[in-house]
Amino acid sequence: MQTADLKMSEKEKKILDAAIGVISEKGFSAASTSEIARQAGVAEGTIFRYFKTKKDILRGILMHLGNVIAELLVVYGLKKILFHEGHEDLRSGIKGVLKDRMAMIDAVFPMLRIVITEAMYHEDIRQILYDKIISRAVEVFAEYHREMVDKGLMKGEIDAVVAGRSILANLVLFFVYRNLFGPMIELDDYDRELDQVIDAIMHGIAMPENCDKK
Amino acid sequence: MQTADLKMSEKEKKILDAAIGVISEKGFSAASTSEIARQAGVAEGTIFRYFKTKKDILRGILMHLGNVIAELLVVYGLKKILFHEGHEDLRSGIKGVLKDRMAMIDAVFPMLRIVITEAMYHEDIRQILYDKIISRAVEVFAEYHREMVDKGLMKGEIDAVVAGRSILANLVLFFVYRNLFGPMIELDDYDRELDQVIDAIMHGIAMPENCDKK
DNA sequence: TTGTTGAGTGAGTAATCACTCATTTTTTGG
DNA sequence: CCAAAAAATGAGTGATTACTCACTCAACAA
Repeated sequence: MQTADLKMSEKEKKILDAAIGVISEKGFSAASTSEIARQAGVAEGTIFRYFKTKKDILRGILMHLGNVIAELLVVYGLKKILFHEGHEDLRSGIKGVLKDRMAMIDAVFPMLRIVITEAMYHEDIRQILYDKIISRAVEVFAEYHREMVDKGLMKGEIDAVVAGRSILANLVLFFVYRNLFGPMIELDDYDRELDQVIDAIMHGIAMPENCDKK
Repeated sequence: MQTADLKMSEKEKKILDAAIGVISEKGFSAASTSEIARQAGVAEGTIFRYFKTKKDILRGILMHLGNVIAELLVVYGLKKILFHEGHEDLRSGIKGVLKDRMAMIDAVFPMLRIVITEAMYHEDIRQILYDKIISRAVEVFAEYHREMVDKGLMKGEIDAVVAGRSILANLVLFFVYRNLFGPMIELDDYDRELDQVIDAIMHGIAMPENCDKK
């Protein structure tokens, strides 16, 4: 995963990339500016020309994730997959999203890990995360949800937020289970498990009680 | 949330409680042993009589969560609620679990935050987490799942792991959304939203396509 | 009383931290 | 080609870190 913001010098990119690598490995507090500098191939002083404080590096990573990735991950990606790729029915739409998002998460995992960790501890980071990514994602999904409800493919009684969260939630835990706890579990076949996850998202884990609408 | 393991001196308990508080506030690396000592009301040297290194304090917290809380949180609680409290039908069973677990998560959130954060970065912590808590939770839920499938209340096609994960996933994101991002969102009515979450878990977010079994 | 023990202490230690700044190197404009 | 400006450097700074250890002192036994 490369950083590639527009107004950014070569050195700044190198520093940010190195920072993402080091911080994602050891956590923000345990990552030292000296190691980031070494990893980036610059002097320690150079870091502080581009980022006034260490915390500003973190903000830089957040902004980067917000600006570049969110655009790719949320707006462009979701819209394209949900609306324009010939997935008319809900199931293949969701399956497309999940598979695509799964690969995405893999690619941006270092950055995500940093942001998620820091968001758990600092309200200001949470606020940026919400403004830059979550609110936009909710917006896009709400549009999709409205459309699906109109088509009679999704339940109107369940709000967009809850529905979207259900998809995200299952996706995240699926990822965590496989990628973080994978080594200590004998894993099921990937596609089979993903199909079950989609079933759970779409139709739930309970037996359908009856067929007449309540 | 008090620590209360059996073989533990008064001082050790105080240190562990203080450590949970401080580490949960600032994260493991940013938490200093000097502050933990101050918070516990002991000398800094005393800490190292009970815990050889700072990382041993973390292990102490993990063990504490594993031994004392996991029993309460997962095994005892789940079994009681799922099997013995007159919730014969699936819906009220799940609702009971969710509400109960929600309050629990609130209570042990400081400890959970520490463990989750460190588990994201360290395989050894993840291994302990899996052995002490996750594997046990999976075991208990699998038993419940089998019973529910036999009764015709839960789908047999969806594995216990996927089903359990779906419940946990929705629960976790519901909690995160409300407790971490709550301040920056105008929140829906709690019970109404919880009902929707349960609906999503039980019957999914898609419209049921047809009524004949495939 | 005297001697022994061990929990508890807190000043001390070397290492490391984020950050600064005087200096050097590179780039730029005429 | 040169001087001015900008960028990059890395030794240096005070603060802080996890951890040590010589010590205190209350409790108990002889």
